[in-house]
Amino acid sequence: MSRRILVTSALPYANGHIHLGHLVEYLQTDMWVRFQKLRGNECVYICADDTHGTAIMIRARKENCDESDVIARMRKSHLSDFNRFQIAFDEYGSTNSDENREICHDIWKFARAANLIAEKEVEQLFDPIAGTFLADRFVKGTCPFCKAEDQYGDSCEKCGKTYTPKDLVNPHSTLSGATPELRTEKHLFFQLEKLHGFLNEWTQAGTHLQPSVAEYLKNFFLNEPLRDWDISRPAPYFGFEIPDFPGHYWYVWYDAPIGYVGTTLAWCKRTRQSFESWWKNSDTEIHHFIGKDITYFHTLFWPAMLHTAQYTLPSRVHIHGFLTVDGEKMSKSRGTFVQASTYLDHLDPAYLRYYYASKLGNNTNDLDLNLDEFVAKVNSDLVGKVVNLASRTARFVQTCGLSSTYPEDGGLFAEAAKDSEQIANTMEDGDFNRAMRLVMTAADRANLYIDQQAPWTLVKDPANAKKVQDICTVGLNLFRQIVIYLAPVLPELATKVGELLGEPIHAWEQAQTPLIGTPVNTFEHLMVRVKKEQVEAMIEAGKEENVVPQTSGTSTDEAAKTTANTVSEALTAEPFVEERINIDQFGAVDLRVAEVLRVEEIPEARKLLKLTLGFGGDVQKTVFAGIKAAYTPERLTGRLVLCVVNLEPRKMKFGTSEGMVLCAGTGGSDLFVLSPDSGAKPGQRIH
RNA sequence: CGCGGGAUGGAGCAGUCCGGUAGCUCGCGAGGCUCAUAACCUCGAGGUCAUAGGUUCGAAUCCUAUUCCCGCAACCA
Repeated sequence: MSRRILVTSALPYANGHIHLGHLVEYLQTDMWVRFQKLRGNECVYICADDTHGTAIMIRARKENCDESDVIARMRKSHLSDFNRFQIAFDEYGSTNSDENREICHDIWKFARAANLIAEKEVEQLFDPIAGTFLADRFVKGTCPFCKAEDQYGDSCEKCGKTYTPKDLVNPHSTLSGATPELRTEKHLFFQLEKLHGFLNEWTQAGTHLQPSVAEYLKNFFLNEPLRDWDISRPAPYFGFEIPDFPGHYWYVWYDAPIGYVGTTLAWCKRTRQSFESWWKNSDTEIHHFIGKDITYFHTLFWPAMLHTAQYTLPSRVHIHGFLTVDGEKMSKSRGTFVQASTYLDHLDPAYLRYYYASKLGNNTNDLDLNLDEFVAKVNSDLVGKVVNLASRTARFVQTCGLSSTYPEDGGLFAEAAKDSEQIANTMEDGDFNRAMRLVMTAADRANLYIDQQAPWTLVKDPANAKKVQDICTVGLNLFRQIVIYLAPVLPELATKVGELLGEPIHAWEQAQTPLIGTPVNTFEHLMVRVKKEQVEAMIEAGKEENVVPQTSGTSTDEAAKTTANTVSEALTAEPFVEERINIDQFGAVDLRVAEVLRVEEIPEARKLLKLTLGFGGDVQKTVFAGIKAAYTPERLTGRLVLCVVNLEPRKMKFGTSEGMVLCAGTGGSDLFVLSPDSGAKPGQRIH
């Protein structure tokens, strides 16, 4: 019985390029969709660019063009990346489309009718120069709690406290530098609490969500009244204007998930399908693939909106973790923040498709791209095991083709045919790692068979011709089964093998019947080994592509120059601060030469050393410096260092720190204490 | 006590729900083969399953406590 399945991936934002992290999601979804199609299900894969919001508006302004130009450019880039990674959408739309507007209006009608929309006044910071309201991340200022400077509008990176932008001391707009004004505006709110009962049931019952996700929602959101969701933004805003609230626009997160529906509508129009049969039909399964960061929107607001507007609810929301590279967060300065196009400049997309598949499970764990393992896995599994099967047999049957009846093989083909359902089940569940392991076990059996039969020995005697043909017929059929099972992951390999053996691979069931009596085309390498150097080259390129001129005054020539030497690394990690200060502000910082009198180790402290600094005479200060990893007490004692002496004293776990010792470096063990030239005296001020 | 995930031979992971001889891939050592892209096959070394208690005939698995890592905390997948 064929199922009707609609699948989506989260919509990439039209303000950035696709990178390896995004691909965890798109590749996983694509493999799942291809699997469903191979199984004979009616399956459609929907995605779109997410185009609305402040960020796009700001970018268009900066580049002095229209939002539609930004969107069009990014769309082209996204489509190219997806295409080259063999991610095959049935429809790739845009949230900025007529169809999406239509659905937004439709769902809105229901929300209004259900009396779920409330109007409230909201205080928000307004940039009078840029003429726009400021989202939290566009405001910076001094943390109201710990007085750390240059913190974002929502939380302090230094002390970790959260607050609202209007709490900031000395706030300024990152757009224009202007001091924001506090303005009051009307906003519309979606009263989610009114659907609390429905959401309790929907999230906790059935298999809509992975158990850990359901648990998370229960403990974190559903155990208290659900907050109202602010879904409007006053002009100027790039998005759809709210029909019954002129001058206000839907917040980007309202129309983004609706993009799934709007894009389906566009696809239905193009292919003359019935829209109702996809989004107003309980027989249709809807599967969303998303990252864990947007769980909240897809498991609470989105079902609430669909429920209200009487659309089909998702059958399942598949939530995955993030990508780490060599165990750490992707990092621009380390070069591990690799864009899709950079990867493709150096490596075959099949490698990444397989590698991700071999690591993906039905869980929200982060997936680690271990670069050494990547090389080892691709080479030993794909080249050494799978492709090698064809490589070591095809040549022997180049002229005679496959045997006309399927030979005795000791039950090997039947065994792999029987694996079909188990592999299919693991793929259905999204446990691609298990599926890959099962497939590799089948490849091991096939390699062992060829080893034992040793056709290369038999072939020396022409009397064994038939026997050799039979052995290779078995070998190639076992190989073909494996490639069928791998087809969702490696579509290009499946196509090539279809051509090699004269029959296209198009259905999962083909693994049940051996190919016999067909000619075998000239064998060519189906996949080449990956070299460590290629991966290294990609990482190097990743470092360079992220060196961008940080200040508008930097000419491209200068930027290019700095990429050539090591200075760029430091500058990439920490670009020049754009904001200028005047001489008075600099003068406010009291820098002094100090002598390190004593250094005490604090055994319990992980990072801190306790320094006692002398400024001449009896004047001393105690400073806790986070340099334990880089310096031993012996190396510091007696040295002259530079110290900020008028810094607000800071209470720390082991005492109060009364100043700060100046260091260069990125932290940890990469730290270098600064010293004055010889002749300087403790207590001297630095100008 | 904010929430969640994790800790298993050198590396990455499975096994944990439903206790019963500790498994896979890579790497390492020895041998075999020479058809194959330094590929393939066989054998071997290497783990007190984070720690401490408890339940049990029996615990990686169940219970309790502790330690350490990582992610998230509501417009970065």
